Amino acid sequence: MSSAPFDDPRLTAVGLFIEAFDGLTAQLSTVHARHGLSGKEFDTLLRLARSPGDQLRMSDLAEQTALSTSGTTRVVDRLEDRGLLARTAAPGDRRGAYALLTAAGRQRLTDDVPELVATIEQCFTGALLPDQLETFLASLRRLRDTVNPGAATVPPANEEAAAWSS
Amino acid sequence: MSSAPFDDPRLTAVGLFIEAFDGLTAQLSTVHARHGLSGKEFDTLLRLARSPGDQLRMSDLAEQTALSTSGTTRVVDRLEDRGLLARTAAPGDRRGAYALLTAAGRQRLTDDVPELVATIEQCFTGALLPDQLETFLASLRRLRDTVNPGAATVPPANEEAAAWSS
DNA sequence: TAAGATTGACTTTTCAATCTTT
DNA sequence: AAAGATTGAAAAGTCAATCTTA
Repeated sequence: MSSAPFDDPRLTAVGLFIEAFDGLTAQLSTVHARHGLSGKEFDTLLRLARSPGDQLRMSDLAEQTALSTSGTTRVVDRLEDRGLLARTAAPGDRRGAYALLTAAGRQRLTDDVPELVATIEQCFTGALLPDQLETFLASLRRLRDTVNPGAATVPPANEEAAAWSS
Repeated sequence: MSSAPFDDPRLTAVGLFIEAFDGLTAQLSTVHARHGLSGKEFDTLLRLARSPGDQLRMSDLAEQTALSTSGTTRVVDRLEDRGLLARTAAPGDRRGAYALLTAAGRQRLTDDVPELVATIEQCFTGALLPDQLETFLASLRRLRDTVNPGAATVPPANEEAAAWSS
């Protein structure tokens, strides 16, 4: 006999989101583990690889990886110790530091990515029909924009809400 | 000049999933924090409230919360110290232990849930149109079932895959 | 004084080892 | 020996305080 407020479908919806996400990241972690990386470490290296000059300022890296600035310092410490990235000085501002992907770091990504993409295809993108996937990604984009502090304001989902907020 | 394999759309899809999820859980965490709970602690208490007799075996709790068994021991330790749940002996098997929701634990949920549901509505369920939401949840269910080790086998997403696996 | 980054202390989680009961 | 749970040691992350440069 569970009481009503604890069975609210919106709680169940969040629970589903969590289960799907945790399950996916658990699968992806096993791939990263084979290459000696955690998910955050991989994400850090990938962000660098996708940035101009293979580098990113520490504070930008923190924002992109959803880590605190001190958390970023620590991830970068570990990766620098292993030679997968290097710290360089920011030109024109001696306070700043950049993290720069090394050749070894790029190689690590090159080794990891093919297996990772195959796993993503199995567990995620290939588990939905192409149309379903596009719709799903569109909803994710909307949620991300709704939920991210810095994001531009997102228009309401329906006319009622539009009327209220006008 | 970013190289092709690192721009694979499947990597981007996962990145989007991560950003949306991290953003949502960050919002929900601020609600829980107002009630002195973490997300995992809330989840633990809610699972108990939704279980017959307001209790669950430690190992079942571990599975439901996606924590290791030792992680579960520790969360239950903290919540027991605060009087929000109690450990009880498993009848007929002296190895086992149950976690049982206390009145104080139930009250804590009762205080937290209304604010939480309001936030979920703002950031998640209310940010999508009803149809979009239903479709989104259906995809999440499919992903969860695909990705969860124990889940029943999920049929392939399309005919090609069906032909290959037959 | 503020911005950018790091450090110290602490919390939360996991892994491997252990203890008890079956 | 295996199942259920806990414990010690260590990893990874956060917050608040600090250091350096602007």
